[in-house]
Amino acid sequence: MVSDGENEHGFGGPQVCKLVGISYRQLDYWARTDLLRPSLADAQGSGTQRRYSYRDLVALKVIKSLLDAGVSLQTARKAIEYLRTHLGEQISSASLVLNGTNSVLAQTGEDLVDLVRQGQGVLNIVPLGTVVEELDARIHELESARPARDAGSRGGAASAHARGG
Amino acid sequence: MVSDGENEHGFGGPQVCKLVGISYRQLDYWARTDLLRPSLADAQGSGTQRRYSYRDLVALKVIKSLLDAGVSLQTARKAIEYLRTHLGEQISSASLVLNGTNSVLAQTGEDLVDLVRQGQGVLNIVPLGTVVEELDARIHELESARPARDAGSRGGAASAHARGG
DNA sequence: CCTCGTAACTACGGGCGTGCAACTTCGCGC
DNA sequence: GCGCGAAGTTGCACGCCCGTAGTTACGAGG
Repeated sequence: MVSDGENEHGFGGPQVCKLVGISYRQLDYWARTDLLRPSLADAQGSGTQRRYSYRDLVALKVIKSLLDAGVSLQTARKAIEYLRTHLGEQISSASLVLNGTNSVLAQTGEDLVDLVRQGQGVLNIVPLGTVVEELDARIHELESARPARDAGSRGGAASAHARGG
Repeated sequence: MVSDGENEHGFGGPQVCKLVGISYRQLDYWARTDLLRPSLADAQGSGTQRRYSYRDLVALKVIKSLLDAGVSLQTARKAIEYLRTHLGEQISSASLVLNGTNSVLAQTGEDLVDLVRQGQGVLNIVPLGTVVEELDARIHELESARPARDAGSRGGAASAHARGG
């Protein structure tokens, strides 16, 4: 057992599944097919472990949201590719907008409305704030469900959220 | 040959493919799997023909748009199910909005903006006006490319459009 | 009746997972 | 230090969905 070290060393595979709401095989599949690899530590064989960063979680959750909305994995792939290069920006208030071929981050509600008004073709809109909120809620949920063994060293969910936006 | 009777007797299979921009196999598959059957005349065996109405074309084009935007066929299925029961309403100015589980027709730009503002979860937005426009343009295109043999009996694209919205 | 245009049937392939069993590694008690 | 069990990863076989290719069957019209 590795003590569920979710703060200092990221999140482990099975943990991530509960957090994001996907099956382990799915997470595995995504890692194997390069959709999203754990950025802290990739698996190196049977006995090793994957370690996902908080940002990975956000990306993962975005993918999951896309899937739930009926978007194909291939499209999600492109979206995440874009998102990964733009993580670190003001995210909580922004929305990720896909038009099928391109991706854009709409930083303000105004931007978003503009996009919608001129909208040619189909738009897929992902409100990142909501995604991050749900993720953090889930993290707290699972964290408090466990007798926090290291009450001092935390800073996972809440501070991570601050980091995001 | 049935003289391409696209007005009085609807549109034939291969015709439809060119009009909406999909392969015949795809159209065939969609018909077989009940995604969208021709409403004027379904095939009755090898020797017969399918006949699609203008409305079918609109629905088909919506599906195609959804697919191009990366939406899964299953989701498109639900969307079309909804749309078919609501065709006949003011369409050209409306947008079809999917949130993954439900579908809504946003009749005005205002409605749409509202939806986007409160948007929880991912939204897929299909501007029907654009879809209809493109479809009509394509119809005219293909119609004028042929030496209109019955210049008097037309009224397919333009009047059909009027019918739609 | 014969040909042409369509629809139908039978593989076949790729994408996206799922389930199971095997394997590797870790950490613990001894 | 060592065996052991738990946790996590991996390989492989399998299944479903979404088509595609090619071939065959069929009906309508000349």
